Amino acid sequence: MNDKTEAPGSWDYCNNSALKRASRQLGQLYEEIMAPSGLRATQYALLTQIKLGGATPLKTLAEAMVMDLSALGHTLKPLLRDGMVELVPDEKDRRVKRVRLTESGEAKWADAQLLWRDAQGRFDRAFGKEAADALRQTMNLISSGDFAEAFTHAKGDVTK
Amino acid sequence: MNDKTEAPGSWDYCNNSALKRASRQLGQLYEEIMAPSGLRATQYALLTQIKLGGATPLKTLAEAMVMDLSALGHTLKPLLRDGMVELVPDEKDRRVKRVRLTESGEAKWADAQLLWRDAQGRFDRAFGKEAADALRQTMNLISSGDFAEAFTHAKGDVTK
DNA sequence: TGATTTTACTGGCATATGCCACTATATTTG
DNA sequence: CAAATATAGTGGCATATGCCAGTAAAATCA
Repeated sequence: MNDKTEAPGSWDYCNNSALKRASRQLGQLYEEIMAPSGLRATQYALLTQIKLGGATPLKTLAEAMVMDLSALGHTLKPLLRDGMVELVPDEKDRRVKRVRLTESGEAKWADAQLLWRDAQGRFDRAFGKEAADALRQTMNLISSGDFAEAFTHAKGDVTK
Repeated sequence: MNDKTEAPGSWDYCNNSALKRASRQLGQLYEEIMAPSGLRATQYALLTQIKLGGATPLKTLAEAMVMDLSALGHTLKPLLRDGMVELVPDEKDRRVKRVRLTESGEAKWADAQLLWRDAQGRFDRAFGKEAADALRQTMNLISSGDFAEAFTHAKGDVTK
């Protein structure tokens, strides 16, 4: 008799664990659908963001993705290597490099976009479209600088 | 004039991107508070789970964490190296290895737990305790096998 | 019971992320 | 303007995760 009755886990108490676990699960689900495109879910998200923002400075992109600048750099490597994106120096400020989609990148994105719609559609059906909209809003709140601010300034442990 | 007006991003449309981004942000916030303990948030979550479940087979732990078995193995390496946990062979089934906390691990966990309470307290204050409870429930739903089932069997793209 | 299949783990390889140190530019100051 | 400081990226190192190809041991089948 395997404990099908789901023993309690850290995710029942810890907000961070719960979010991470759900993120892994959802990532797997999207990833599985997107696989045929040859793009990882994160890469697709990155391409989408670059497509939306045009030639974007790395710093700006990193902030938008709520990602460390160096992490962004690392994550872009495979995409650069595969010619999906390219870096162009900013003319005004020579410290700045902007990322933009190449033609290959645009094409690949268009392909992947079809698969993404599939995954997104499945989520909306399984979770409910309204609920999904609300979920994204909640996630975006947590991702906001205002929230980080509130978290950081909140007094912590209030046990007892 | 920097576009403070937050241009739209993939997270406004994609559930997965939104969840990942929030997960990165929240991870950073918890991580910053937990840092003094010398444990990463994920490691703390793992220790907590092992503490809750006792000597647990790797497979079982991986499933509970919604994590790939090999990923779990990799993630456990630093904790094994630092003597926080140890592997003990299962007596009945020689294929199985169980993980359990060492004394050091128990002690470290107790330390980290104080910091975790701080982070958790901040979240509850910034986000609202009720809302946090609901959030965890939602995350646990997404992490459930039932949800994966529903997602997988749902027809995807319905772009007409 | 011996061959086949399934199950639990390990190790190698690749991407995802973060921190820190260092370099090249800008910007601010004295 | 020259020196000090701040900003944008890069590269190295470490953890987080996943996939795939073994390996060993248990369960099933013929």
